[in-house]
Parts: sequence; C-alpha cells; structure tokens
Amino acid sequence: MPELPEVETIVRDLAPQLTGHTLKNPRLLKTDVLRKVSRKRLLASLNGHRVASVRRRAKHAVFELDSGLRMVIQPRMTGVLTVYRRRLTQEDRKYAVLLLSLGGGATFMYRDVRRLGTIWLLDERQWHAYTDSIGPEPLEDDFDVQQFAKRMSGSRQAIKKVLMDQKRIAGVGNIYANEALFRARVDPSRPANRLRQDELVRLYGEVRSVLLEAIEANGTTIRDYRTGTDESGSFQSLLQVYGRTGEPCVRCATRLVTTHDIDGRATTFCWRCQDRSD
DNA sequence: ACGAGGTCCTGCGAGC
DNA sequence: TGCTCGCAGGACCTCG
Repeated sequence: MPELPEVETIVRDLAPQLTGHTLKNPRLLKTDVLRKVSRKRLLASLNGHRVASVRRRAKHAVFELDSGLRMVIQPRMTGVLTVYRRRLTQEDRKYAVLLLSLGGGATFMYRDVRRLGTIWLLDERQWHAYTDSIGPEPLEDDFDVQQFAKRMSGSRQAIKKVLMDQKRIAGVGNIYANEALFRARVDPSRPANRLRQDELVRLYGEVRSVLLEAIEANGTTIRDYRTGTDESGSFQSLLQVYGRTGEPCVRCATRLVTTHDIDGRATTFCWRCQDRSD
C-alpha cells in the first residue's frame, strides 16, 4: 500500500485542489470500505461542506471539514486518491469507491481495486483518541534518536516487525522497513531490544532518510500506487533490496535473499551485509 | 504477551 | 492457450 511517502505525496497533490472547496454530489459506489459510519451519514456529512484542510497522519489521508468532522481514508494496498479535471471514463470508474464534485469540472475520486482500504468519519474526540493511540511521526523535527531508541527497544520482537508497528512509529511499511534495515546494515530478524546503540542510531537515520528520499521521488510505484495527480512515483528505481530477490547486493554483490519468516511478510536482505552481530 | 494463522478483496504472473 | 495457485505495498481479529 501507500506507506508514509506515498500518502505524503498524495496529500501534497490533493491539498491545493481541495482546500477551501465545497463538496457536492458525493457518490459512494462501494460500502464495504466504511468503518463505523453509515453510507447515509457519510454522504450527508460531506455534501455541501467545505474542506478546511487535507493532511497526512501515518499512512492515512485526513480531510478536515468545516463542520469539524474528519474523513480519514486509509488506502492500504491498492487505494488511489486523485483529482480529475476531465470527464471520467468507464475505465476510470471501474474501481471507484467515492466520488466528490469540487466545482469547475473537477472531481475527486477514491478508487480501490482490492477494497482493503477504509473510510472513517471521526469527530474531534474520536480523532484525538485515534491519533494519540498510534506512534509519532518519524519525520517530525522533535522525533529524536532517543525517542526512536526507546520505542524500538521496548519489544523483543524482530526489529522489522517493530518498525512496521504503527503503535510504535507511524508510517513505515514493508518496502521502507526493508530498505532502512539494509541501509543501516541491521539484520531484520534481530530482536528489537537487543540492537546496540550504534545500530539504533544508524537505523534512526536511515528510516528518516529513506522516507525523505522517497517523498522527493513521489513514492514507489510497484503496481497500483499513483500520486494525487494520477502519475507513477519514481522511487522504485532507487530500491536497494525490496523486489530485488536474487539480484546482487549493491554493497557487496552477494545475491539478495527473501524470507517470509517475519510476520509472514516478504523480507529481502543481504545476509552478508546484514549479518546478525549479537 | 507472543506467535501463528485467518480475514477482508481482486488481479496478476508463474508454472503446469 | 487456459487453468490453478500463490502472492501482493496493511491491519484487524481469534486462538492456543
């Protein structure tokens, strides 16, 4: 799915096109993405309301309305959020979940092939309860290495799994967990609470730099991901391990290997550069 | 508390 | 060519 850099790209593209605009003619084509909100209440809460802001939190796009309610969309694996300034074709609409008219011929669309994505509608209290329940943003200025080290070392689970735990740090998914661990030369299966200080320092730096570089590249398009202007990202050409099983390590030329030992997710790494060192 | 595994969905590519 | 199978960027749940 879109991870932090992809949702950040989407939100940067969408914000200028949505902020200050009044939403008209909301159409919900699929209801299985709704969580704790009825179709009727969602549509009524959108229709005629102005968008106050479009922001990212973790891997979610957050649309704050003038009513104070927030529509939160988690694109998960295959969700795409785009504003179109042309007439939509049948092909465009094939996987449409939510359509909103923005005026001036512009249309916002959330489409989602697998529909593992979700739409929430949260009031102020529910929003704060949620945002307080997940981890801090790794790219915030005040997210320092001590905070990172403390959050990682509180678990003896595999460091890769802990990196991807949204309750510990927000926004890191499978691609960037693989990349950051490779860059930091840390074995993904190491128990998080057994990393040395120097490894935690490296990992902290690499998590932040890989996320920043991916944002600069407008995210990673493997298959489904599109930016808010329906374009592909370009970070896929800069991946060093993810999707490169059997190819040579960029550092030592050893063939990269993939396991599914950690939480059943694909972990690609260099057993030589990321040797366990405990 | 932890790990394992199932669940929600559809599409695609590999292999036969 | 056409079929079945496993896998896919996520996160939630239950069970033992």
